[in-house]
Amino acid sequence: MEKIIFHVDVNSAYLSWNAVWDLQHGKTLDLRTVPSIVGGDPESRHGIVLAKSIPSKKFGIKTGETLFSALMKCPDLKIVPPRYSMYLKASDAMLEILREYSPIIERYSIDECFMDMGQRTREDAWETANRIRERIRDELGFTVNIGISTGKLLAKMSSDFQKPDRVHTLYREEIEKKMWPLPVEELFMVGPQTAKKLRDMNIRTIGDLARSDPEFLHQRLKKHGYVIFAYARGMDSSLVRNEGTVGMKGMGNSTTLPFDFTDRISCHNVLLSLGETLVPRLREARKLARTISIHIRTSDFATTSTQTTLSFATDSTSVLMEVSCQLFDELWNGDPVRHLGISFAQLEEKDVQQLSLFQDPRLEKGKRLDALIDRLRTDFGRDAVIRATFVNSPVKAFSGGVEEKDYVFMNSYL
DNA sequence: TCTGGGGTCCTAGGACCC
DNA sequence: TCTGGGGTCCTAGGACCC
Repeated sequence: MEKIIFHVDVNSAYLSWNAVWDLQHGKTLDLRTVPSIVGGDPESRHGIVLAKSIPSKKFGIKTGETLFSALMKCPDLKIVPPRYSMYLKASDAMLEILREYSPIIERYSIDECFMDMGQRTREDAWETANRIRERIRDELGFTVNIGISTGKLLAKMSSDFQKPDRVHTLYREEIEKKMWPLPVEELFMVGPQTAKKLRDMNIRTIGDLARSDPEFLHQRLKKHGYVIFAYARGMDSSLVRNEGTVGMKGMGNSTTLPFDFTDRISCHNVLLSLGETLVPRLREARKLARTISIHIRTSDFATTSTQTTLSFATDSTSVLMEVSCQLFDELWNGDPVRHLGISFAQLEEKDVQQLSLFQDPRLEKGKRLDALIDRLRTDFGRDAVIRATFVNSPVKAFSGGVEEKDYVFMNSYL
């Protein structure tokens, strides 16, 4: 018996969920069986590949590339738009099944979970993983890969082996045979930049990395060098963090504009519309923000940011938006703006708010207004109250975040 | 190659304190 | 006023993850 960890990974998550939803709603084509992708809207410059089917992989289509480029590789490519709120339902349904097998589950992302399966035999782990895999496939209609090991890193690495609808193991003694031959960029935490630096050091496989000198890596890559060296040797002692134990450190909202904006007021309006999505999220999480930062990407794709830390933490829309617009004015040099973002950090719990000598007196009044608007929007829909500035404006009143408008309630089996 | 959006953590330099 | 070291906080940018 030993400690067993599972990593559950939905195969081509967004694409599979779109496919299942379509099948359950009368369509006959299964997107998973043809070259297809989930992609953004090129008209509004959100046109990249978010997820791809396995058949589309044969055309060399990659996540993150432009729809234009994907269509060049495969003119018959079927493109469907994302449905974020439906994905959340599908993810919740999967979690409900997983909870029957372990009380300690870490939701790593919308389509990945770690499960602490406690002490058990390898035979039991194998059978349990296969049972979970089959249940998800049969009850929910989509497939998962499950990776089994004694720690999170190895479990995650093994769920990435052959897909779809598979269970793999990666125990310590299997590392050399199953993981070391892989190209180094397949290791968790080795992205394109690090892979390039490693290649320059003649490190091409995970095995090369595992056999290299950690002090040399540290010299070139700082702390990151030690981290990936340890990962290459399968060393990782992180625990499965149960839900609710992970505090949110920051939250943000950003959007690419449909065309480059060149005037200050339109940019302010975009910031306000981002805030109309972001600040209610902050309040819903019962958090207050102390640090506010704004990000500008210009038409030459250069990104700059600036931030400020207030002497008090707040969830007031008017305070946060006023500061955001001020920061924009300080940062913007007049270049055409392609993308705008706001984010909040240094979040504090609302319930333990400390009174500050420097608290803004406008706060009290604004608080009641914010609460009222939140309630109107809950009761009568998001568009019940919008800022006057957005009436007859080309800028949307809300931007970023989860798109709710085309959500259709899903039936109980997904 | 005409490149989304939401997060986390690390680094490096500077301010400021003792 | 200069020298020095350690600690903490803040800011801007960059790497990674999904």
